[in-house]
Amino acid sequence: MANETLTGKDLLALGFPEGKAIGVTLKLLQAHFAATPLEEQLLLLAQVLANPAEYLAHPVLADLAEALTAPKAPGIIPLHDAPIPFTTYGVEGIESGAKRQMVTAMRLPVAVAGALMPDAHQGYGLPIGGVLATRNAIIPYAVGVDIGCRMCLTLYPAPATLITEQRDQLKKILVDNTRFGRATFQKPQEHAVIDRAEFMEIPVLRGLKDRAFSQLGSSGGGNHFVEFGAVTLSDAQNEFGLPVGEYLGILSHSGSRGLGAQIAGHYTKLAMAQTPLPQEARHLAWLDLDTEAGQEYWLAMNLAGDYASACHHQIHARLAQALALEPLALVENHHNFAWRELDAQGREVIVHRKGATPAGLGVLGIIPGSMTAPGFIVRGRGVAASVNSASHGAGRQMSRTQAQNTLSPALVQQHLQAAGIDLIGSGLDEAPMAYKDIHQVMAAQQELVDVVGTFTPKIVRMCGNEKYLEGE
DNA sequence: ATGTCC
Repeated sequence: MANETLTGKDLLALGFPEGKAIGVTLKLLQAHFAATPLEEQLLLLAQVLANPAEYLAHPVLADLAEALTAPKAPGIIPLHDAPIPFTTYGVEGIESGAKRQMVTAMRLPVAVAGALMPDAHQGYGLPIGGVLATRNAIIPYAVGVDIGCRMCLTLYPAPATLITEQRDQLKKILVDNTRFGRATFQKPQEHAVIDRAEFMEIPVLRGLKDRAFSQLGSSGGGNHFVEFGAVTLSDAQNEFGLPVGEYLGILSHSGSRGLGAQIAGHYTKLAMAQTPLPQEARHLAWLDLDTEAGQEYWLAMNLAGDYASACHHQIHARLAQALALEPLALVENHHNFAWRELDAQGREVIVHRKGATPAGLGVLGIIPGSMTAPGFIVRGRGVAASVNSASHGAGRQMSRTQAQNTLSPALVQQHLQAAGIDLIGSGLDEAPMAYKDIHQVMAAQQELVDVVGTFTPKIVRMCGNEKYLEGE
């Protein structure tokens, strides 16, 4: 009978450091211990881990012992031994990889505070759903690859029943006035953000301006969407001065397209060269804000954020014009970004939110659910333990691969039909059942935000074949 | 997330 094999995860659980030792061990186990019972393998590995120096001359285990005892390469900036304590919300629903990444982030010498949101999952460097405050340091991969990925919601002076009454017209309006992924508008609308001086003043941005213009007003791929839905305002004291009740709404989720991705890649490379870190923390490399590179990234990041905002505004403006309606209210927020904020002691810190909604006292934001579950208009309660943050959505419960392998178009179609949702585009990896229950996620963070209202999707457009889920 | 590999 074939022996079970240990995985990298098992080794991490045993206390192995991330990095070379794990790869060495997996190879070694396969070559020499394939027939050894698991318990014996674990016992042996624990012994080597406890006293690697004793195995440096061992005929089989020497490579592992060496990997475990190798002195840190010169110039590598050491992490603190103990992480700064941080609060995790909804800890029972969060995968171990995300927690481990957050612990590593809290060992950075520049870290001063942090928190993990209930929709967290593993990413590059900081987990998605990670919040990290630093002292005078900006970490490109703690902002994320899609700089300024954000939400925008507009409310209209029309009943939400308009959607069921004019479904086909609204579907056409959505298809005609949005572009996703590679598709862009033939004639983008002008916007002041394209004339910003940073495009000329920062060398790396010069080459990014033309494509930024060509992608203006478009949406991204993956989990990005534009949808018509029903807004239910439930808080009579809402900031919009609107009566409680139902409204027609448009909700969009998108980021800074190629512009932000290029900026993120460029400055992450610079950061990794300037602040080399141990293997498990290498993607958390930072730029000192007093350096030229740090200043440049800060300006470029803010430009990408404004660009992402401009794209959302154009999306909503096109749709509003097609509807021949003026919006009554607009709510928007970045959820991949960094801000200068004051900590509880009144000191200035750099707060990175990578898949986290700003939730300072009185700050409005949007936390989307899924295609078949409501999203929430929220008002932050300014809880210090969360570093003034909340989740940026429900979070995945299935990986993209897992969703592709276990779901079928027919199953998703059935689910959408039961919920009364029209879907244009998308792929199986974005199916609603690939996401956690938003109500559980909201319950895990009820102390962080108050609910002002909800947004229930009705007609959803995402990147992909327009005919998908229409009987093809 | 991303002219989905400079």
